Amino acid sequence: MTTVTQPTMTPTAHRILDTAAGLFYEHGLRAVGVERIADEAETTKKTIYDRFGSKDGLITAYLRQRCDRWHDYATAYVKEHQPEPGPDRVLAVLDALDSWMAVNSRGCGFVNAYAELAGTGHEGLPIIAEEKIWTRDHYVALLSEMDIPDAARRGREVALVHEGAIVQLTAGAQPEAMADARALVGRLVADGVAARDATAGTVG
Amino acid sequence: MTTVTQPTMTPTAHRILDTAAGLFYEHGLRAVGVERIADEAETTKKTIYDRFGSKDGLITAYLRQRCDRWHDYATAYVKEHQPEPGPDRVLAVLDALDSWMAVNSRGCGFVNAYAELAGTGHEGLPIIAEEKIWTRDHYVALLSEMDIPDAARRGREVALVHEGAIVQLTAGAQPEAMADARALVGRLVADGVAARDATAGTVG
DNA sequence: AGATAAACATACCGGTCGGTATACTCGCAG
DNA sequence: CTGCGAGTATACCGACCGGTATGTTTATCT
Repeated sequence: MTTVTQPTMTPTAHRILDTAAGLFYEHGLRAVGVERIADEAETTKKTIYDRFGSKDGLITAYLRQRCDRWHDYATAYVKEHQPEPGPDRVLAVLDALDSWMAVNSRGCGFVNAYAELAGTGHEGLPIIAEEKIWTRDHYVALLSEMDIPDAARRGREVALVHEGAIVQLTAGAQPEAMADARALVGRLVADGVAARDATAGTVG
Repeated sequence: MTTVTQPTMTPTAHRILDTAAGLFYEHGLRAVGVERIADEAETTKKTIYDRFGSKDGLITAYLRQRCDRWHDYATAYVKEHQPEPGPDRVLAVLDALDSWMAVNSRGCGFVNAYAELAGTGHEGLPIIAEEKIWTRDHYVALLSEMDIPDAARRGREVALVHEGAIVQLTAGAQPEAMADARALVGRLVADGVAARDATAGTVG
């Protein structure tokens, strides 16, 4: 289930990555030096460069790990809280996001990383896009399994609301953003269900 | 109309701020040093520190300027393209955003700045929130002037889509995000109009 | 003419950056 | 017992960081 970031991750490498992940997310990529990571991970710069090659390599590993973590978290949350297809399953993703944000109060780590990496040819940039695409396609899949018409478009619309909620919740300092998003997505899904049933009625 | 950033902005100070604004937006806050700003603005570090006090002061001035710029741009765009209240006036804000993004391809400068400033007690943080609140309230105002019920909630929902579109367009590498957002907002406004007319019919 | 502010030029400060080099210890598998 | 991978410790590199100091030139306004 959990994707392994490196074929061989030594215990210290794990500790380094976890420490770096926390610091990168909390303070930003450029704000955190390699020496600080070494100190807080209780290791040395030498070991970091032996394991990850460069600071950019460590940043890439951080993004990879965070990407996998969010996918695993969202998938597990939906499976646990809404095992069956239906409108509530879509909303469960927003609930997963809500509880995720409670522990990740600095917003979307990928958007934040994009702010510092865009324009450079950094290896981590495709991972950022990958995460956005995964979340979008996840919504599309949850709508498709309900046989809702135009699931692709509707899924993209839900993803827009999803991303907007994170921005408004953090940079926008708007605590009700999550509730607004949930209400709006609830209506969007209901519209999709209505469209499906209307079509079924026409056909049958 | 245009808010002056400083009571007295010397010509060189203007040049410094414009140069810094371009560099900060394009490469990030920490990625750009004061010396580079001085070089590209064809001035000296001394003059920068004389005019802005510190790099943080310059960053704050940048955010203030960008905030005012976006407000002026959006307001002027709506006034020019949709002088009268109505559904198209709300969509005109998204059109303004669309043309704004064509020249600002690195996403929302405030979200990007938030990525680097959050957690610090930086003076610029309130300006970031201010911009998000302004855009949200702008939508609320455009809906209110149409006498649409629940304009506050609907305006917040439109703002969610607005912010989501920027993220999907840039970090998400999804070119159709703007069109999706426009279509969705068009339906949200239409729903509002329908709710207004339904209520009017009930009352009248 | 004198005063003032703005900008220029340059050198310097302590500190940190990413990254490298050298040399050592430890545990384990052949 | 030997070789090796992993990790430690520390010193070092050049480059750059934000910020300061000193002094000069230029233009404007009384």
